[in-house]
Amino acid sequence: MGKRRPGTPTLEEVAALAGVGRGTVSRVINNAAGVKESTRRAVQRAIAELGYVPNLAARSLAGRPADAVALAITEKDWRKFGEPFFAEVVRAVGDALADTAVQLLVTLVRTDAERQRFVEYARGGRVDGVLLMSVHADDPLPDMLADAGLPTVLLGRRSGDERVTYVDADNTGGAREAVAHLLHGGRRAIATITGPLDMYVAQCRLRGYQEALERAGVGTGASWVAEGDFTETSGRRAMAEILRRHPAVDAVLAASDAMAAGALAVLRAAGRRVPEDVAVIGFDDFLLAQHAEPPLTTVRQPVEEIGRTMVRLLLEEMEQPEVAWRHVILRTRLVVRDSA
Amino acid sequence: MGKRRPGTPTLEEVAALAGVGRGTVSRVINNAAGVKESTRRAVQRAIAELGYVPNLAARSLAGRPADAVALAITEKDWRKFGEPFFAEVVRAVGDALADTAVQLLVTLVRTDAERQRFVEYARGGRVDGVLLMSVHADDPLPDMLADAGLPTVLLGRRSGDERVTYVDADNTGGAREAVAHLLHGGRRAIATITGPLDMYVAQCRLRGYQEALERAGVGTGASWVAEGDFTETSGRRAMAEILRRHPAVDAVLAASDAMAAGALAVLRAAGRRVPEDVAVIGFDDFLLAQHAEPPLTTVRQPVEEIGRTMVRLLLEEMEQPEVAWRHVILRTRLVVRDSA
DNA sequence: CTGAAAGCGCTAACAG
DNA sequence: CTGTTAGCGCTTTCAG
Repeated sequence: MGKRRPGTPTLEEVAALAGVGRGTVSRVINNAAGVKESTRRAVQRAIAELGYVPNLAARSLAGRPADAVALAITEKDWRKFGEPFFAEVVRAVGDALADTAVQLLVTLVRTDAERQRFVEYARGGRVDGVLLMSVHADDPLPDMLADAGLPTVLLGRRSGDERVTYVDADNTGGAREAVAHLLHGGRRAIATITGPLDMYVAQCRLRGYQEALERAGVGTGASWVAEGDFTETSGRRAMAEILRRHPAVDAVLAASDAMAAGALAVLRAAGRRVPEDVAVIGFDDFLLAQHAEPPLTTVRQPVEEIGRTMVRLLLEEMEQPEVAWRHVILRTRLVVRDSA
Repeated sequence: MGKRRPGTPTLEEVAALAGVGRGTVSRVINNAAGVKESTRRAVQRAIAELGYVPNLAARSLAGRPADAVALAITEKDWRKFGEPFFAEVVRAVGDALADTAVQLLVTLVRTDAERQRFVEYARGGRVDGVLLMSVHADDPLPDMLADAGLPTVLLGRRSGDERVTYVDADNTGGAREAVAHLLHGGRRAIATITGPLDMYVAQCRLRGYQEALERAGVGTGASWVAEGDFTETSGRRAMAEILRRHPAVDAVLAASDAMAAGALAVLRAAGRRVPEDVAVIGFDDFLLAQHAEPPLTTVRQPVEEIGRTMVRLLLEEMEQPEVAWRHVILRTRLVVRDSA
């Protein structure tokens, strides 16, 4: 038998106080049409007097949506949570849900145990849908959720033929455009600092870099590529390695803003002038803007639109369970700020 | 009448398949004692076969806890969410809950509408308790939750006589100790960059600064104090102002790590050597450590312990609804890294 | 327009 | 040890 938290009035008590039936109270709190204005008012007075708040468990048991969606951040290395991109996405998604009754719940999924717990939570019916970000290629979570029939939208994808609805930026195109810009500016010794290559987003940005060089007939090779993990520290390490291998490097494409910042610091410490001696292009510029670094050219991702689009797709799937997944790829924008 | 998401088996179907009663299945999934081993196995097989997952709404309606707690971040200015301290706290709380069945839900509460929505969510019975961080002095949320009988624990407090359970660091003592250290090192022209003074934590750190100077009989005044908002940008602005007012400043206590970083940058740009000419002390060192700045002396907050303690207090209040609130104030630690 | 009643899936007490 | 039963609070027909 269920026991109630004391002092939590029920719909039935409201009905009694207002002198109406339970159904009527239900109609009032759900803004259903077809209730006489005077009755509605009486009910509302009773609700206010008792400080009544609907029991959400009962409501969703009775078939109503949970009015909540989860944004799961699946990242073993939790340090990355502090990175501006994550915060920006959370903010963008929050904004997109601001005018709805849907509560956003951000959850961390770091370990297998947490993954398990989260799946039970989500499948248990406490959320109507799930947004996922920072998915690695081997993450089974999206499938677990989608297979359970839960509306699921990914930020980014795990591979070229993702079988779950996702929103992604045109990473290949963005990287290609950036490198084309460097080539156009006369640079020829162009290196790149990639993200973790078990993430598709990192593979795409690397591919864009390679394609641009190939198209221009400029040679490249593994020695011009250094792998990082999106963090500033890894950017420093990678930049140092590139400098060792190619002292004559004259441009660097970093797959993240933080890594660009790291590269910048190492180049300066090595006495290189940026962008005169070496041009640096990163993705986004949260960090650099925050630190008031001199404005660098960047590949800007449409974060606002990513958030809005993810929410739109999720709400649509919640309305009408789609049979097919949908894929949206948003264009990036090269923001040129230095001509050197 | 409730409609089910298709393909979601119920406990009843499991019972039917296993050839037992519903009660028995319930016992098995709740690991209750008193079930014959063979029966248990049969039930588990049925569960696996059907891919059964308990409906959490039904479970909590039947009186079981929701097995979820919310960590609400009440901050109008969402940029701050990206700050390392927030991420660290989220991580610490997550760690403290890692071995439990309790799901952590991080929520943003930025506007009044979001506050309202969150209160309904929490009071609706979807969480067993609430952790709050980044509360400003005039935030009514803690009272709204506590009045509703929801176990609530604050990180920090809104004033000297907070009427809700909280965990705080000894901010006054930490600031006092830091300034005493500076005085001991021979500094006399000591300025401070405070946090937003509508937050008690900022007031305490300012008070500690003032107390230390008074005790030492060193004069001070409003012109040595500049208010920031914990962000790096505000730290820059504040430092510039202090330099203008007191070119001879020889030490600065910044109420946050980010502001210390900002102050550092401005001092260097002004040609000051740190710490030889001017000593800088901040609280924590997430940012500085991340950026591999030269090691500065810092006032370290016990983030891990803060998270652990908050979780412990919350779980205790969930077990046995306390009549009284409890207050825990954790000691900070001065980490001395430069002798200059 | 409104009241009554069935049912959502689960737990816990009570019989056996 | 296990089946049965009575709710938990709400939504939603279905009558009136």
